[in-house]
Amino acid sequence: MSGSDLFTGTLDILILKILKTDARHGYAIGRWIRENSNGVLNVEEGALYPALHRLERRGLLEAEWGRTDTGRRAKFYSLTKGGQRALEAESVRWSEYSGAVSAILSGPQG
Amino acid sequence: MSGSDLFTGTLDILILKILKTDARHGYAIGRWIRENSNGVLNVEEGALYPALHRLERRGLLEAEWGRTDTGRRAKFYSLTKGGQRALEAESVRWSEYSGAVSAILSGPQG
DNA sequence: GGCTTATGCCTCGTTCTCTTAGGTATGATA
DNA sequence: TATCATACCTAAGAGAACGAGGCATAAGCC
Repeated sequence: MSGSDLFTGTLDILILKILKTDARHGYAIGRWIRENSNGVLNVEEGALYPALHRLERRGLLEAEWGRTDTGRRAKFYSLTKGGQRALEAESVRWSEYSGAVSAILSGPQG
Repeated sequence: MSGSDLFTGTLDILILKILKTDARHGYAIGRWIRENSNGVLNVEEGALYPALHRLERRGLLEAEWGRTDTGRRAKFYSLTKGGQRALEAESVRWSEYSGAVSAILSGPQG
Protein backbone atom coordinates (compact mmCIF):
# COMPACT_ATOMS: atom_id res chain seq x y z
CA MET A 1 0.00 0.00 0.00
CA SER A 2 1.77 3.09 -1.19
CA GLY A 3 -0.97 5.65 -0.75
CA SER A 4 -3.65 6.20 1.81
CA ASP A 5 -6.21 3.60 1.03
CA LEU A 6 -6.06 -0.18 1.24
CA PHE A 7 -3.64 -2.51 2.88
CA THR A 8 -2.56 -4.67 0.01
CA GLY A 9 -4.21 -8.04 -0.10
CA THR A 10 -7.42 -7.21 1.71
CA LEU A 11 -9.33 -6.18 -1.37
CA ASP A 12 -9.71 -9.77 -2.55
CA ILE A 13 -11.22 -10.84 0.74
CA LEU A 14 -13.69 -7.98 0.71
CA ILE A 15 -14.81 -8.81 -2.80
CA LEU A 16 -15.31 -12.47 -1.93
CA LYS A 17 -17.34 -11.55 1.12
CA ILE A 18 -19.55 -9.08 -0.71
CA LEU A 19 -20.36 -11.60 -3.40
CA LYS A 20 -21.16 -14.34 -0.93
CA THR A 21 -24.82 -13.41 -0.61
CA ASP A 22 -25.56 -11.69 -3.90
CA ALA A 23 -24.14 -11.41 -7.38
CA ARG A 24 -23.03 -7.88 -8.09
CA HIS A 25 -21.26 -5.98 -10.82
CA GLY A 26 -17.91 -4.28 -10.35
CA TYR A 27 -19.05 -0.71 -10.11
CA ALA A 28 -21.61 -1.66 -7.47
CA ILE A 29 -18.97 -3.49 -5.46
CA GLY A 30 -16.83 -0.38 -5.32
CA ARG A 31 -19.76 1.72 -4.22
CA TRP A 32 -20.84 -0.86 -1.68
CA ILE A 33 -17.42 -0.96 -0.01
CA ARG A 34 -17.27 2.80 0.22
CA GLU A 35 -20.76 3.13 1.64
CA ASN A 36 -20.55 0.20 4.04
CA SER A 37 -17.35 1.46 5.61
CA ASN A 38 -18.48 5.04 6.08
CA GLY A 39 -15.90 6.11 3.56
CA VAL A 40 -13.00 4.50 5.41
CA LEU A 41 -12.38 2.06 2.58
CA ASN A 42 -12.15 3.53 -0.88
CA VAL A 43 -11.38 1.26 -3.78
CA GLU A 44 -9.87 2.79 -6.89
CA GLU A 45 -11.18 1.44 -10.16
CA GLY A 46 -7.61 0.76 -11.22
CA ALA A 47 -7.42 -1.71 -8.38
CA LEU A 48 -10.97 -3.04 -8.47
CA TYR A 49 -11.27 -4.28 -12.03
CA PRO A 50 -7.89 -6.03 -12.14
CA ALA A 51 -8.79 -7.68 -8.84
CA LEU A 52 -12.04 -9.01 -10.29
CA HIS A 53 -10.21 -10.32 -13.34
CA ARG A 54 -7.58 -12.18 -11.37
CA LEU A 55 -10.14 -13.67 -8.99
CA GLU A 56 -12.05 -14.89 -12.01
CA ARG A 57 -8.84 -16.22 -13.57
CA ARG A 58 -8.17 -18.14 -10.36
CA GLY A 59 -11.60 -19.67 -10.55
CA LEU A 60 -12.92 -17.99 -7.41
CA LEU A 61 -15.48 -15.89 -9.29
CA GLU A 62 -17.75 -16.38 -12.25
CA ALA A 63 -18.80 -13.52 -14.50
CA GLU A 64 -21.88 -13.00 -16.61
CA TRP A 65 -23.04 -10.03 -18.61
CA GLY A 66 -26.46 -8.71 -17.74
CA ARG A 67 -28.56 -5.64 -17.08
CA THR A 68 -28.85 -3.49 -13.99
CA ASP A 69 -32.18 -2.35 -12.54
CA THR A 70 -31.90 0.78 -14.64
CA GLY A 71 -31.26 -1.16 -17.81
CA ARG A 72 -27.54 -0.64 -18.02
CA ARG A 73 -25.19 -3.24 -19.35
CA ALA A 74 -22.96 -4.64 -16.60
CA LYS A 75 -20.86 -7.67 -15.78
CA PHE A 76 -22.21 -9.55 -12.78
CA TYR A 77 -19.86 -11.58 -10.60
CA SER A 78 -20.74 -14.44 -8.29
CA LEU A 79 -18.81 -16.81 -6.04
CA THR A 80 -17.82 -20.27 -7.20
CA LYS A 81 -17.39 -23.20 -4.82
CA GLY A 82 -13.68 -22.47 -4.77
CA GLY A 83 -14.46 -18.87 -3.99
CA GLN A 84 -16.53 -19.94 -0.99
CA ARG A 85 -13.70 -22.07 0.33
CA ALA A 86 -11.21 -19.25 -0.28
CA LEU A 87 -13.45 -16.83 1.57
CA GLU A 88 -13.60 -19.09 4.61
CA ALA A 89 -9.86 -19.65 4.65
CA GLU A 90 -9.02 -16.02 4.10
CA SER A 91 -11.46 -14.90 6.75
CA VAL A 92 -9.72 -17.06 9.31
CA ARG A 93 -6.38 -15.76 8.17
CA TRP A 94 -7.52 -12.15 8.38
CA SER A 95 -8.93 -12.73 11.82
CA GLU A 96 -5.70 -14.23 13.12
CA TYR A 97 -3.54 -11.71 11.39
CA SER A 98 -5.42 -8.56 12.35
CA GLY A 99 -5.80 -9.87 15.87
CA ALA A 100 -2.06 -10.32 16.18
CA VAL A 101 -1.31 -6.88 14.79
CA SER A 102 -3.92 -5.19 16.96
CA ALA A 103 -2.60 -6.97 20.03
CA ILE A 104 0.89 -5.68 19.38
CA LEU A 105 -0.27 -2.16 18.61
CA SER A 106 -2.32 -1.98 21.78
CA GLY A 107 0.53 -3.30 23.89
CA PRO A 108 2.38 -1.55 26.74
CA GLN A 109 2.90 2.19 26.31
CA GLY A 110 0.54 1.94 23.37
CA MET B 1 0.94 -9.57 -0.16
CA SER B 2 1.72 -12.21 -2.72
CA GLY B 3 2.62 -15.10 -0.44
CA SER B 4 1.28 -16.27 2.86
CA ASP B 5 2.66 -13.95 5.46
CA LEU B 6 2.14 -10.24 5.86
CA PHE B 7 -0.52 -7.95 4.55
CA THR B 8 1.62 -5.44 2.74
CA GLY B 9 2.08 -2.19 4.56
CA THR B 10 1.64 -3.39 8.11
CA LEU B 11 5.30 -4.21 8.69
CA ASP B 12 6.24 -0.56 9.03
CA ILE B 13 3.67 0.01 11.75
CA LEU B 14 4.85 -3.01 13.70
CA ILE B 15 8.45 -1.85 13.57
CA LEU B 16 7.54 1.63 14.76
CA LYS B 17 5.53 0.20 17.62
CA ILE B 18 8.23 -2.19 18.76
CA LEU B 19 10.83 0.56 18.81
CA LYS B 20 8.62 2.92 20.75
CA THR B 21 9.75 1.70 24.15
CA ASP B 22 13.22 0.31 23.46
CA ALA B 23 15.95 0.56 20.86
CA ARG B 24 16.46 -2.79 19.16
CA HIS B 25 18.48 -4.20 16.31
CA GLY B 26 16.97 -5.69 13.18
CA TYR B 27 17.43 -9.34 13.91
CA ALA B 28 15.87 -8.91 17.34
CA ILE B 29 12.90 -7.13 15.84
CA GLY B 30 12.23 -10.06 13.56
CA ARG B 31 12.44 -12.50 16.43
CA TRP B 32 10.29 -10.31 18.64
CA ILE B 33 7.48 -10.16 16.09
CA ARG B 34 7.48 -13.90 15.61
CA GLU B 35 7.49 -14.65 19.33
CA ASN B 36 4.97 -12.01 20.32
CA SER B 37 2.44 -13.18 17.78
CA ASN B 38 2.68 -16.89 18.59
CA GLY B 39 4.16 -17.44 15.19
CA VAL B 40 1.25 -15.85 13.33
CA LEU B 41 3.45 -13.05 12.03
CA ASN B 42 6.68 -14.10 10.39
CA VAL B 43 8.90 -11.45 8.88
CA GLU B 44 11.37 -12.47 6.21
CA GLU B 45 14.77 -10.84 6.41
CA GLY B 46 14.42 -9.75 2.81
CA ALA B 47 11.45 -7.65 3.89
CA LEU B 48 12.75 -6.58 7.29
CA TYR B 49 16.05 -4.96 6.44
CA PRO B 50 14.75 -2.96 3.47
CA ALA B 51 11.89 -1.79 5.68
CA LEU B 52 14.33 -0.55 8.31
CA HIS B 53 16.35 1.25 5.68
CA ARG B 54 13.44 3.05 4.17
CA LEU B 55 12.06 4.06 7.56
CA GLU B 56 15.45 5.47 8.39
CA ARG B 57 15.62 7.22 5.04
CA ARG B 58 12.24 8.79 5.76
CA GLY B 59 13.53 10.09 9.05
CA LEU B 60 11.25 7.92 11.21
CA LEU B 61 14.12 5.89 12.66
CA GLU B 62 17.68 6.54 13.76
CA ALA B 63 20.38 3.90 13.60
CA GLU B 64 23.50 3.40 15.63
CA TRP B 65 26.04 0.59 15.63
CA GLY B 66 26.60 -1.08 18.95
CA ARG B 67 27.00 -4.39 20.76
CA THR B 68 24.42 -6.91 21.87
CA ASP B 69 24.43 -8.48 25.34
CA THR B 70 26.51 -11.31 23.96
CA GLY B 71 29.06 -8.97 22.46
CA ARG B 72 27.91 -9.16 18.89
CA ARG B 73 28.06 -6.22 16.53
CA ALA B 74 24.56 -4.99 15.62
CA LYS B 75 22.78 -1.91 14.36
CA PHE B 76 20.35 -0.51 16.90
CA TYR B 77 17.31 1.43 15.76
CA SER B 78 15.27 3.92 17.74
CA LEU B 79 12.26 6.14 17.01
CA THR B 80 12.68 9.78 16.07
CA LYS B 81 10.09 12.44 16.86
CA GLY B 82 8.76 12.00 13.36
CA GLY B 83 8.61 8.29 13.97
CA GLN B 84 6.52 8.81 17.10
CA ARG B 85 4.07 10.99 15.17
CA ALA B 86 3.95 8.47 12.33
CA LEU B 87 3.25 5.68 14.80
CA GLU B 88 0.31 7.55 16.30
CA ALA B 89 -1.15 8.41 12.92
CA GLU B 90 -0.69 4.92 11.52
CA SER B 91 -2.13 3.33 14.64
CA VAL B 92 -5.31 5.31 14.20
CA ARG B 93 -5.41 4.40 10.55
CA TRP B 94 -4.88 0.72 11.28
CA SER B 95 -7.59 0.79 13.89
CA GLU B 96 -10.12 2.38 11.55
CA TYR B 97 -9.12 0.23 8.66
CA SER B 98 -9.06 -3.13 10.38
CA GLY B 99 -12.28 -2.27 12.16
CA ALA B 100 -14.00 -1.57 8.86
CA VAL B 101 -12.70 -4.76 7.26
CA SER B 102 -13.63 -6.89 10.26
CA ALA B 103 -17.09 -5.38 10.36
CA ILE B 104 -17.69 -6.29 6.75
CA LEU B 105 -16.27 -9.80 7.13
CA SER B 106 -18.43 -10.49 10.16
CA GLY B 107 -21.54 -9.18 8.43
CA PRO B 108 -24.73 -11.12 7.56
CA GLN B 109 -24.25 -14.73 6.46
CA GLY B 110 -20.64 -14.35 7.58
C1' DG C 1 -30.67 20.70 -28.34
C1' DG C 2 -26.49 20.74 -25.67
C1' DC C 3 -23.98 20.17 -21.34
C1' DT C 4 -22.65 17.93 -17.29
C1' DT C 5 -22.83 14.19 -14.15
C1' DA C 6 -23.24 9.44 -12.90
C1' DT C 7 -22.91 4.90 -14.31
C1' DG C 8 -20.22 1.06 -16.06
C1' DC C 9 -16.37 -0.97 -18.23
C1' DC C 10 -11.30 -1.14 -19.32
C1' DT C 11 -5.87 -0.71 -19.66
C1' DC C 12 -1.23 1.18 -19.08
C1' DG C 13 2.88 2.97 -16.70
C1' DT C 14 4.80 3.74 -12.38
C1' DT C 15 5.75 2.79 -7.72
C1' DC C 16 5.98 0.02 -3.83
C1' DT C 17 6.51 -4.11 -1.00
C1' DC C 18 7.19 -8.84 -0.34
C1' DT C 19 9.37 -13.40 -1.57
C1' DT C 20 13.02 -16.13 -2.76
C1' DA C 21 17.49 -16.85 -2.85
C1' DG C 22 21.59 -15.83 -2.46
C1' DG C 23 25.94 -13.61 0.07
C1' DT C 24 29.34 -12.19 4.25
C1' DA C 25 31.06 -12.61 8.98
C1' DT C 26 31.42 -14.04 13.84
C1' DG C 27 30.49 -16.56 18.11
C1' DA C 28 28.80 -20.76 20.33
C1' DT C 29 28.32 -25.61 20.44
C1' DA C 30 28.89 -30.36 19.43
C1' DT D 1 36.56 -29.12 13.01
C1' DA D 2 32.05 -28.52 11.49
C1' DT D 3 27.69 -26.76 12.09
C1' DC D 4 24.30 -23.78 13.86
C1' DA D 5 22.52 -19.33 15.49
C1' DT D 6 23.30 -14.68 15.27
C1' DA D 7 23.60 -10.46 12.58
C1' DC D 8 23.95 -7.89 8.57
C1' DC D 9 23.07 -7.16 3.49
C1' DT D 10 21.45 -7.22 -1.69
C1' DA D 11 19.26 -8.44 -6.18
C1' DA D 12 15.79 -10.50 -9.28
C1' DG D 13 11.19 -11.35 -9.85
C1' DA D 14 6.31 -11.26 -8.86
C1' DG D 15 2.26 -9.08 -7.49
C1' DA D 16 -0.88 -5.34 -6.24
C1' DA D 17 -2.25 -0.53 -5.79
C1' DC D 18 -2.20 4.25 -7.59
C1' DG D 19 -3.01 7.66 -10.92
C1' DA D 20 -4.42 8.80 -15.17
C1' DG D 21 -6.23 8.04 -19.10
C1' DG D 22 -9.96 6.14 -22.42
C1' DC D 23 -14.79 4.47 -24.17
C1' DA D 24 -19.85 4.32 -24.03
C1' DT D 25 -24.57 5.21 -22.41
C1' DA D 26 -28.30 7.20 -19.55
C1' DA D 27 -30.20 10.85 -16.72
C1' DG D 28 -30.76 15.50 -15.33
C1' DC D 29 -30.56 20.36 -16.16
C1' DC D 30 -30.48 24.83 -18.57
